[in-house]
Amino acid sequence: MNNRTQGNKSDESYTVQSVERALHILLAFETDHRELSVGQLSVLLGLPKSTIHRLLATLEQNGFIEQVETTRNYRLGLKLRVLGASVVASRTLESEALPILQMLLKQCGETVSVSVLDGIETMIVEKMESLQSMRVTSHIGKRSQIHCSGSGKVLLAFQPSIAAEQILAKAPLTRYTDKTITTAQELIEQFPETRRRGFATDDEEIVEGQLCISAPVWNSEGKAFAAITASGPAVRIRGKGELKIAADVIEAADELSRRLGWMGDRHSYERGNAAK
Amino acid sequence: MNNRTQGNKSDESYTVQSVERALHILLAFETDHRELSVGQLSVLLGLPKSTIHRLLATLEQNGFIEQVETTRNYRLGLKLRVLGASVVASRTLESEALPILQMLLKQCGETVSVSVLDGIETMIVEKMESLQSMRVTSHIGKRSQIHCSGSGKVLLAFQPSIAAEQILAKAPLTRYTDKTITTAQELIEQFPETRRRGFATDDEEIVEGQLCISAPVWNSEGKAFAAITASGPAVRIRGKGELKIAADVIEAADELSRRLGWMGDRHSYERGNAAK
DNA sequence: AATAGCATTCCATAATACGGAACATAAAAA
DNA sequence: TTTTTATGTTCCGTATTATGGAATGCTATT
Repeated sequence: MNNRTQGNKSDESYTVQSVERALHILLAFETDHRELSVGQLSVLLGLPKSTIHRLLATLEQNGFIEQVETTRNYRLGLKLRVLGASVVASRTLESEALPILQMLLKQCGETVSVSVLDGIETMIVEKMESLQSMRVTSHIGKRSQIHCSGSGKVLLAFQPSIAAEQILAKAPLTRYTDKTITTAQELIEQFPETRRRGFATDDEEIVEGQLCISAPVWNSEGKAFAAITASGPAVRIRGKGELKIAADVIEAADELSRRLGWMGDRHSYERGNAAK
Repeated sequence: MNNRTQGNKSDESYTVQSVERALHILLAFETDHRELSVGQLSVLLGLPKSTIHRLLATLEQNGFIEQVETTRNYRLGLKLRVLGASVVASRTLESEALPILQMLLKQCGETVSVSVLDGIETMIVEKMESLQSMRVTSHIGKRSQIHCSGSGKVLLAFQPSIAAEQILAKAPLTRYTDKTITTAQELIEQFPETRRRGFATDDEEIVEGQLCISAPVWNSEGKAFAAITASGPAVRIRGKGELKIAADVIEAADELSRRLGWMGDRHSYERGNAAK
């Protein structure tokens, strides 16, 4: 009945039945997070009530489940809240960034990096370089100005507008190319569009012929606190399709965010601000 | 070996061994939340490596644990983050308040209630009345002014100071007794002391001879969004010891907060503000 | 008082989890 | 490089342990 498919890496047979069942009980509360009775769980998992009850007792003794006095139903226990917080505490941008950059580099073939906002500049905290001979090079610790880099523009666009304006007021809006945007007004005008698209570009605004695409990374509280950027020769990126690469960068940023404990979706920023 | 003590209500023998072990693995990450190896877990739980490994595989397949590629160690998985959020989502002030009030009433013997801030007033959302003939009566939906009620004063003291001042500016500081505080200045001066003690009182400020003691209830994000109050005749409360009852009220408020997903401690408010 | 719908407990059975030992793999030492 | 060591992973025969049907208790409803 339970024959294993050999050579299969994700071996689905190497599990402990009772533990598997106990975990499925917990997961039953995930979708539909209200109280559930022994009987409901019994139907849901297709197991006899006695089995469900025994597993619930074990989960309850360890704080993973608790019984509601009044209804005699069960619900998720506080231990899960604590462990959920531990998940967030144990993950940092540094610990999660590299595998994501690896994936993104494989997808887009350009130099990719993760930066954070630091004062009135952004700073690269992790990077992986393109393998192509013509490429953008970079290094950890490299700083970029906020008005002309993809990372700076996307991070500003997703800050509370007061904070963004305060930062912009202090930043010297140096001109590097004829495409550099040098007025706060014009930068601010682009924010809504950046938020709508979910990414910002540095379209030859620092170096002629160099195009960068940046998307925000969210922490567990929903704040945009970092950015992922793909940087390359403008001609090559336009050849592959700017929007295609932007989609890849956004996907990587979202995945990194999720691994850091973010539980929103791409539109939660605007909803969060509309709610307040 | 595993003989059950009969008639024992918290029956420690009615559990599933393998599930118990799997949960202990998860709990091992709680205290010491870093990565752990199979070997470390084996020592920690006193179980053979093969057993640990089998349980880890089961936990991993369900997203409760994940293996870190680079180190081959294990750490808590993202499913726990999701379930932790479900815990918070499934609990409301209304669902948790009553059992806490029951406990508190039993301890202090006075009328107890839970209120929330609503505009420039507080409103009772749940209550239990003292069983004594001389008692304070109350009802769900009852509103109190913010400058003279324990709930109002404690909630203001634990709001961000800008918000507190804005509310106070709108509130009419009506005089009810000669003890009523009728200037914003004087109220604001008491805030630091209220925060230090962790409770506020209405010491005959609305009705002569009536004393109320209120402590803040924290939500999962650490915001004081509700208050628990014990109200009774001033003479009786002073007889029992105002500080003793205050300690009971604070304990009840903290327990309610924890059941709503709060993970701070009594001093986290001040630290949180100092940090920013 | 009777009934229905639950959660809870019991217990004989064999299915399932167990753990020692072998194996694989990767890192450290010679 | 080769050897050693440490650690993660898999195997497999055994009997411990989980299983689920049936019996029991408990509440709430009729």
